[in-house]
Amino acid sequence: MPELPEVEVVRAGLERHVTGATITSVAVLHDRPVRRHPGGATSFAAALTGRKVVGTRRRGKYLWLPLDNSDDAERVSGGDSGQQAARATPPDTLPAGDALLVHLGMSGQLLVQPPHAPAERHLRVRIGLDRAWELRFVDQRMFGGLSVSAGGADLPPEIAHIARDPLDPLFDDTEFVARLRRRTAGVKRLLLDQGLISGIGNIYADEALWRSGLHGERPADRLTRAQAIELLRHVREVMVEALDQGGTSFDSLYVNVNGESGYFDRALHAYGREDAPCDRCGTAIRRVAFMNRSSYFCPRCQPAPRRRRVV
DNA sequence: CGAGGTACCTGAGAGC
DNA sequence: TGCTCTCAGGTACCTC
Repeated sequence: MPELPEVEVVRAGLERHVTGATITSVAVLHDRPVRRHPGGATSFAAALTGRKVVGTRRRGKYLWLPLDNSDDAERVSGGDSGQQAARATPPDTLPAGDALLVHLGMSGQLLVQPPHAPAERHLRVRIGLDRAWELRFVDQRMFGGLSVSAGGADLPPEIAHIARDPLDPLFDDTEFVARLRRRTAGVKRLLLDQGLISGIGNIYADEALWRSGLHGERPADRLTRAQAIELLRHVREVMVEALDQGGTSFDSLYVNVNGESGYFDRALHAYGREDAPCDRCGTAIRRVAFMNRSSYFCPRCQPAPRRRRVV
């Protein structure tokens, strides 16, 4: 389940192995992963073929590969008439470059493989490159997906609503703390709100809350400023630790997001530890249902909030 | 606008 | 053995 650190490890791997490569072929083996691309698989393949990958970018759990603006390639538009839109663009306003936008969802992987390597069980999209390897999108559950974003090189408009992530140098701590403390929802729900802060998933939310001694259902507007700042600090701490562990196992061509990333080896204090003793106080970790998933917490270190008084 | 709920999707594993 | 059920969860979309 890739969260920010895993996606960043993938981005770094792609930066090394894919930047500068030209896409020579695209094979979409399942429609669902390209469902967000207007025009579907055929349009997706046409929009990519012949384009050159000129970089790698990430915001939260999204990553995108800016493409060159080669005139040979079919220009992408927001709608279904790409060529007309391209010609309608005034010549003095060169459109921002397009980008291949990627979300790994729950089980997505981007692999760099030799073309002759056997197909993975859940191989969905193959992207041939003018290299000794190709890019593969493998995704069992297909919550993830790929699309070509028109003019999305700098920031794809499809993800304009996604907030900056806490490792972004332009992330505004003060603004985040203020916005968080204006909300009445439980603090875990808000950590998972990608429009408020991006990159955090269920696992890192639980870990950051455990480190902060905060229960996930604590209303955000009941946090002190100091508590909110401390929570943000712990979010960053958990992510950086994960990044440090994941970053070392990616020397090979194999760019992975599950297993080898060190993700599951990492010492987790709360997530997945139901009934195990809390590493701080020894109390049994509890699991409760939350938003169609699970929350893990120490009932002693992270006491449940009292019910808000009905006014 | 915010809060909170649900559909989407597949396969592993449990229980019978 | 084979069936059914539950669970994993990020995001878009829905209602209130």
